[in-house]
Amino acid sequence: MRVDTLSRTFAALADPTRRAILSRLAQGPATVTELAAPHAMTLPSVSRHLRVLETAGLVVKGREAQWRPCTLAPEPLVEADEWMAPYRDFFASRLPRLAEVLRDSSERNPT
Amino acid sequence: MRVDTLSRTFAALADPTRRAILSRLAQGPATVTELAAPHAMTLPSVSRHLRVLETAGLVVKGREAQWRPCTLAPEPLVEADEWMAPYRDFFASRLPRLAEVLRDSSERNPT
DNA sequence: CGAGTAATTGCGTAGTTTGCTAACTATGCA
DNA sequence: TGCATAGTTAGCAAACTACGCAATTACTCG
Repeated sequence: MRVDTLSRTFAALADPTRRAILSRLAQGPATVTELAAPHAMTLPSVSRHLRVLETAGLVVKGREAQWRPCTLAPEPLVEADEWMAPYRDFFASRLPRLAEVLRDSSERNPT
Repeated sequence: MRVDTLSRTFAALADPTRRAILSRLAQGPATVTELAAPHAMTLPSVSRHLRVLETAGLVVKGREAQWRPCTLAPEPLVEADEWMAPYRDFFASRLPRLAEVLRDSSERNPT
């Protein structure tokens, strides 16, 4: 079983349904049923996806009567973003050169 | 089986060994054996991790005699970064407010 | 209490991932 | 040709993942 936060975060993001849930939650809290609605999937399945997100710390579930309003939690995404930052710099410095290479090669071998 | 690029990218990132390989490659190309050295794992296992990274498009393997010099490939990480960007904005605008909420709640319910 | 809504849990199935060892391919060099 | 190095493939077991259906919990309201 994976223990470190970063691995759990990325694993949680490695699913289209879960990413869709997160982007929905970025617009505000929602209940499980609301989150499930757009997906061609049973409620239990969505509930489990939510549990993965919750375990990863990406979602926090509240309790209001029989509803569990879900909220987006920033920390793990911030951490993932921080992990990516050095690569962003890396690309920023190399991308112009890459563009140059692509331009040169397209001159020799036009698309 | 997952098909979309983003899912494959995040799945590839969801492993400490693979992330370590990427950060090593950010400093320049390396052979499979060189990449395997720091890890308490057999060479075949590392080779498989590399295949995951290659399938995700994060690593490109060359061919020089009996060596396969591996290079970091930017595109999938750029795409992952682009997926994250809106959340980055989201947090930037909400983090101060979140801090405020946390401060208020700690006044009512001190830790 | 009983009916209805919201959500989770149990269980079975199918497929994937990860690690190992052993065997194999490919290349270089004497 | 024969040996050493670099790396992959095959085969296996254990663990994990994703899904559906059925049952269960938790709560509201009449």
